[in-house]
Amino acid sequence: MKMSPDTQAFVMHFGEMGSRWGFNRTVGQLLALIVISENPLCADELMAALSISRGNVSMGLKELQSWRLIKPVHTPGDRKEYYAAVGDIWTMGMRVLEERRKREIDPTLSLLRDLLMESEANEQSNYAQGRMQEIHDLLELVANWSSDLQRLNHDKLQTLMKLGAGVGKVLEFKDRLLKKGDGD
Amino acid sequence: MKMSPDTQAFVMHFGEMGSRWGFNRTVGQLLALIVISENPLCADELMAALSISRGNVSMGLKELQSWRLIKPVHTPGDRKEYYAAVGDIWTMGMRVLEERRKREIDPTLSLLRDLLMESEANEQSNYAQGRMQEIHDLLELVANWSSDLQRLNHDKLQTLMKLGAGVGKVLEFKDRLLKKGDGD
DNA sequence: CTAAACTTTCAAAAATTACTGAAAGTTTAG
DNA sequence: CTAAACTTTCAGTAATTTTTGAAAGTTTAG
Repeated sequence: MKMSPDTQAFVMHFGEMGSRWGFNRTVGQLLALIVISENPLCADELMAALSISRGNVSMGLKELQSWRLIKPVHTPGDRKEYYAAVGDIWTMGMRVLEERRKREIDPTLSLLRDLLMESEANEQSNYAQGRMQEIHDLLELVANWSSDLQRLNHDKLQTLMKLGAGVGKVLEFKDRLLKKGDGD
Repeated sequence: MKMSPDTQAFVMHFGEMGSRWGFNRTVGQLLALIVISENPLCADELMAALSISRGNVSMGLKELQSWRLIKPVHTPGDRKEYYAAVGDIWTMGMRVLEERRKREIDPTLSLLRDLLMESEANEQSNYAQGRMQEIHDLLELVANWSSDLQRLNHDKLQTLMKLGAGVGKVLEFKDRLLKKGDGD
């Protein structure tokens, strides 16, 4: 499989960015190549295109499946497994958001909950405690908010995002109406 | 400086999470310790508390300053530099969001813009191009949205986040009113 | 200015993470 | 069932990242 210069640039860039996005170079390249390809790709093709070993392809594909970004596609009459992106770009973005929440926020939230729980029993209140509480509350807010957004349908979320800071206006609106006692 | 068991646990956890958050173990630990401390800390104290070398402290502090998460605090009559968190937790969260956007989204956005620009000239339109365009559009939307949110004041943003999926309702509201020709 | 007190730099070493490739495992056609 | 076709695992090796510590640099008190 020959990559066009643009595809090549795209794949290499994803490799370089990989580590910033929470995976390694190979995983980034695999993802780029699978996302950009119209047809599902098998291990042999990925191996050749990226000049990496069979084992590395296997591990990378496993990792991408754990992120729920690719899926195996079985073609009858062919023993090979082929892999394709799990859906459109929007869906993949949502999956990345969700997985990163699980990996980057949830563990810390869990630790802070534990630390704050036991210290509450101890009745000792100091500066550090207060800070931990603040961090806990912010992370909880962010985690819940991102779950909430994930439940919103694509169109609505897109509208919301396009609205940008304009959402401030809409909120004032809501407040004004609520004050008039018109809660819904 | 002796750390309480809770502080110890907190600092160690930030060390472990560090790499998932875009920096390394030492930087995570330094951040945790500085954030949790009521008073600014100097290199000697950090060195002793974390059992790391002077050079490592220096590099870690530089990194945290590049993230705009800590600031040097100069005490008259003392040659040492002391370091403190740059503000409250909310402010720090915003800074992390902003820096991560710069490091994780902007470079890809820039590459995609270039690739799409030149390919537009070439007039060749294929599947890969379309995908790149989709990724570009999503990243642009996210980048602009996060800039927008950053400009919102704390209270408003907090209200918005607490509203969570309920924001959907508010949007419908807006739509209904706009349809009636009541644009503001 | 000088020298003490402190910080930064950076080459070398240590630690960690990623990759290879051969062996083991799995699946399916016949 | 057997064997071919394919995938996964994992111990060893390679590559990368992090850390150290000594030398160079900077700042300020006197």
